[in-house]
Amino acid sequence: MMTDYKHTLNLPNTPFPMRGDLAKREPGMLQEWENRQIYQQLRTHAQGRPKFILHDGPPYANGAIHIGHAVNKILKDIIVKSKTLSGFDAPYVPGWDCHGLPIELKVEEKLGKAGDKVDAFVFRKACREYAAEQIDLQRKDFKRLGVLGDWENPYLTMAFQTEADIVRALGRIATNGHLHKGAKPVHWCTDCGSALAEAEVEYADKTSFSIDVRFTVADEAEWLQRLPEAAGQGELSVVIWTTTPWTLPANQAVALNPTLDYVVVQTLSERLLVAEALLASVLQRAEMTEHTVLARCTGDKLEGLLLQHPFYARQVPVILGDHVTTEAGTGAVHTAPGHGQEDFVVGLKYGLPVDNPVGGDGCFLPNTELFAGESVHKANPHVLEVLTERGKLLKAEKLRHSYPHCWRHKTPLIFRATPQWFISLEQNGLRKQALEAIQGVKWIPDWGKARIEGMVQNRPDWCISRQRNWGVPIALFIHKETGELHPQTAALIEAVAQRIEQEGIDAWFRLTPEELLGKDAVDYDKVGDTLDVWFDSGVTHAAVLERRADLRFPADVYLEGSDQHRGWFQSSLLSAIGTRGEAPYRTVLTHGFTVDGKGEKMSKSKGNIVAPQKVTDSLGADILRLWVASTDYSREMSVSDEILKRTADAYRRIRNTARFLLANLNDFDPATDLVAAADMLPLDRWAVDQAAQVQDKVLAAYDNFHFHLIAQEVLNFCTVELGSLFLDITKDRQYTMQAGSRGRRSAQTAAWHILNAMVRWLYPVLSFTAEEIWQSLPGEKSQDFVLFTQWYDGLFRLDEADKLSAGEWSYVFALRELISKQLEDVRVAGQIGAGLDAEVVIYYRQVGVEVNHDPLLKLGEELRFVLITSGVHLHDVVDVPEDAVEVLDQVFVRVVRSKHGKCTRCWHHREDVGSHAQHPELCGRCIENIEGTGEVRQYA
RNA sequence: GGGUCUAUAGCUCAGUUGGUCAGAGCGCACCCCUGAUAAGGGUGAGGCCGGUGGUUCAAAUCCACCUAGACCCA
Repeated sequence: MMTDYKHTLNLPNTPFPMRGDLAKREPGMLQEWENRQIYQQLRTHAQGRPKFILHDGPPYANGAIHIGHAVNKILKDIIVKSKTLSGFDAPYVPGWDCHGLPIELKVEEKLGKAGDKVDAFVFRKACREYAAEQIDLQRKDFKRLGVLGDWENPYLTMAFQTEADIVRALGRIATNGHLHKGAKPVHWCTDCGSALAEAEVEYADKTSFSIDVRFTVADEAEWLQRLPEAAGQGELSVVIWTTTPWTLPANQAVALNPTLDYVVVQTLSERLLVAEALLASVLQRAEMTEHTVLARCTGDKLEGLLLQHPFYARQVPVILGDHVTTEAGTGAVHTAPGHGQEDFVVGLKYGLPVDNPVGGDGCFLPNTELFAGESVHKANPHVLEVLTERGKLLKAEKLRHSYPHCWRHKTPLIFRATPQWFISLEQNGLRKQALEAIQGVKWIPDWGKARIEGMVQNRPDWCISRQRNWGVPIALFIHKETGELHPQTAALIEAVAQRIEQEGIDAWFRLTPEELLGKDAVDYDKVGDTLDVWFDSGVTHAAVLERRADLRFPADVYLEGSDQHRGWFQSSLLSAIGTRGEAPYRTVLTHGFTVDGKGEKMSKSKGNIVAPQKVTDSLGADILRLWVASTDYSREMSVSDEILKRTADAYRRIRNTARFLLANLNDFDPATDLVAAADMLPLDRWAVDQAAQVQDKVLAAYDNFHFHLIAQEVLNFCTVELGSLFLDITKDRQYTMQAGSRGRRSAQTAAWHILNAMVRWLYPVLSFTAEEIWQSLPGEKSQDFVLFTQWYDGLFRLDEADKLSAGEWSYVFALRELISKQLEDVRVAGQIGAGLDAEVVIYYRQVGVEVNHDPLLKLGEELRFVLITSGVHLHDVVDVPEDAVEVLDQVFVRVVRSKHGKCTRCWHHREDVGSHAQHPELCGRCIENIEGTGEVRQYA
C-alpha cells in the first residue's frame, strides 16, 4: 500500500552508466571516431576559421612511450581541443624524429656495423624500417590516450620530402654565412668513432689519475728578471694539476689567472710556483713540510715566460685566462687546445697550435713521440712513467669525480679536435639575432625566457657534423686544397635536394661528384658527414610548418618539457633565425618533468615508474587526462598510485553529476519543454548564473593554459553548487511535481543548460566521457560530436529584474549552512534522521523590514524546500525563546522534530496528512499533484 | 661547482602589489538517507605555510643562508 504512489513520481532514469568502465569502453569509442574520420571532418568544419597552430615537437622514434610523452601529448591535445571550441581552426600534425645514433645502434645490434659487416645502403634501409616500426608502436599508444590528430598523415623527418627540405635548410644557413668548418675539440666517443652532441653526453663518476706535474722554467735568468726574489736553490718549476695525463703530449701552454696571487716557495731541494690560495693543499699533497715563501706576484707578471715541456723538446709559454680558478689544483692550468673547450678558446687568443695527436679510434697517431699507437685510456700509466723518469711528477693519486660519458656506450669520452662543421653563433651575428628574437616571444612560465637566454648567451658554436650513416647528409662540396665551399653551393644543394626528394638520403651517398660538378669534380671533395639530428627536428618549421598546406610559419605555440630550452626550442630558434631571421614560434610553453609522489625522479631501480599503458588499461585514458589537467604542469608533476586514485575519485564525482543531470532530463525535450529564461524559477536562474560564472573562469583558464584551475573549478561546482545545493534542493520538484509543470520544466531547463555548458568544459580534458555525455543529451543536436561545436552560449546571469538577487541567494545559502549545523546537532542527539523529520523556526528582525527586501519572507513557505525540511516558521526576534541558538547576529534558530504525519509520497511531514479520505497517506500538495491541476512554485 | 626553478593540511591546488590569508575540493572520522544506491546529504578532525636568521608596526607573501627535489650545464 505504501508503494502505491511511487509510480506517480518522476524518478530519475538514464541508461548512462554510473561507472565509466573506461578501460573497456574507450577503445570502442576510438574506433568509432576513426571510422567516422572525425579529425578529417573537423578540418572541413573548421575551414575558414582563424588558424591556431600548435607545432608538435617530434618524439624520437625509439622505444615505448613513457608517462612524460603522455603528459606532453595530452597537454597538446587539451590546447588543440580548447582552441577548437574557441572557434579556431587548430590542426594537429604529430611528428617523429627518425634519424640518428640510437636507431643506428639498435640496427647495429642486429646487423653489425655499416661498412663493416653490412653495406651502408642496406644498413640505412634497415634503419628506415626500424624507425617505421617504432612509429607504429608509439602511434598506437598516443592514439589510445585520446589524442586527436592527423595520425594517418604525420610528419616524419625521414620522409624523402622532409629529408630534402632539411638539406635545403642547411643550404640556406650556408648561404646566409652561418656555416663554418673548423677543427675544434668536441666530445668524442672512441667506441662510436664519432663526435657527440651535447645532448648525447652523460655525466657519471669515474676514477682518474690526479697528478701534479712540474713544468720547469726554460730560462731561469729571464724569470728572475721579472721576479728577482725567486732566486734560491734547485730547479724552479710551475706546478700544474691534471686528471687527464694523456693530454700532456698535446700541451701547448700553462695558464695562470692574471689577478690571482702566486708564490714561489723554496722546499728542501727545489722551488715551486703555485697559487698562494692553493699552496697549503699542494704541499700537503706532495708531503712537503719544509718550505719558505721566496716571492709573491700576480699571474699577469709572468705572461709570456717560457717553460720546458715535461717530456718533449719544446718550450711552452705562460698564458693568462680568467677560467683559471682556485677551486682545485694548483692555480696553474695545463693547456692543450686540442683537448679542451676552454683551452681551445684561450689558445685561440694566444695563437697556440691546435695539436691533436689522437686518432678517431682513441689511439695516439703513429708519429706521436713516445706514445705512438697507444690507446689514450691505457696510456696514462705510461705518461706517469715517463714523467717519473724525468723527475717531473710531483705527485700522483687517484680521484673519483664526475666525468663525461657516452650516453650509449657509457664509456668515458675524450675531448678531441677534429674537423667539424659548425653553425657559428658569431660569424654572422646569429647569437645576437637569436637573443633579439627571444625578446619577441612569449615564454610561459616567464622564467623560460631567462633560461633560454642564458643558454643562448653562453653556448658554443653548434657542431652539426656526425660521422654516421643514418642521417641527413651535409650535402656540400669543398675544395680539396682550400677547403672552401663550391661557389655554386646554393644551386648544388637544390640539385641534391631534388634527388633526395625522389630517392631519400641514399641519393647523396650514391652521387658521384662528376654528376653535378662535371670537370670541377677533380678539385672537390664530397662531404661525408651527416647532420646532427637536432638539426632535423630543428628545421621542421621549414620542412613541416611551411611545407604543409594545413599549417603555417610561425607556429602559435611550441610546447615541450623544460629540457628543450637546450634542445628543440633552441635548435628551432637558431635554425629559423639562420634561415630566415625570424623565431619559429610566438609562444613557448614549458611543462615540468614527471616525478613520483615524493617529488623524485622515476627510475627502474626505484621501482616508481608509472607507465601510461598501465593506466589506460586499468583506469582509462580519461583518468590519465584528468590527472594531467589537475596538475600544475609548470613545475614537476607528481604521479603515484594515491594521486591517480584521488583523480579517479574526482572523475567519479564529475561523471555522476553529469549522470544525475541526464537522469533528470529523462523525459525532457528542449524543443517543447524548454522554459524561457525569464520564466524560470529564481533558484534555477541562480544555478544557471553560477554555471555562467564557472564558464567565465573555465574559458579564461583555457585561454591562459591554466588547466589545473579548470579541474578544480569544475569539481567544486559539481560538489558545492550542484550536489549540495541545486540538485539536492530541486529533487523535490523533479520528483513530486507534475511532469510537465513549469516548476519541473524550469529545473530541467537549468539542468539542460548546465549540462550543455559542462560537456564542453569537460571535452578538452575528458574527451571520451564528454562525447559519451553528448550522446545522451536530450534534444536535436546541431552536431554529432562535441568536437564540432563551440562553447555553449545559452547561459545567462542574474540581473536586477530577478526576484532574488545574487546577494540574497548568498545570504540564504549561508544561513542554510548554519541551520545544517543545528540540524546535525539534533540528528546526533537522535531526535531526527533525515532533515525532513524536522521543522525549523527562525527568529530575526522583521519589524520595519519590507517584504521585498527580505529574502526569507519572499521565499516564505518555499523556504522549507530550500532547507529540505518539512516546515520553516519565521518570527520576529522579539519572540525568541530561551532554547533558540543565535547562528548570526540577531538571527536565532530552533530545530524541532515535526509532530505531523509523514506523507508517503513526498516524505514531508505535514499537518494535512490524513485529512483526505481518498488518500489518507498523502499531504495536500501531493494530492494536488496527482489529481489536481498541479502545485505552483514561485521560487524554489 | 654554475644556471633556471620548486617546497601551503594525507592528496591536488587557491592565496592579486606584505596587514581577518591560513582557504577549497578530495581523502579520512562520525552521523543521516535508501526515490542518484559499488550513489547522495550533513558534521568534524587535520597545516607553526620546508628550516634558520633578517627587513618591517606587520610576512606564507620581501631579503640572505641552509635543507630537499627537478631540469639544464660543467
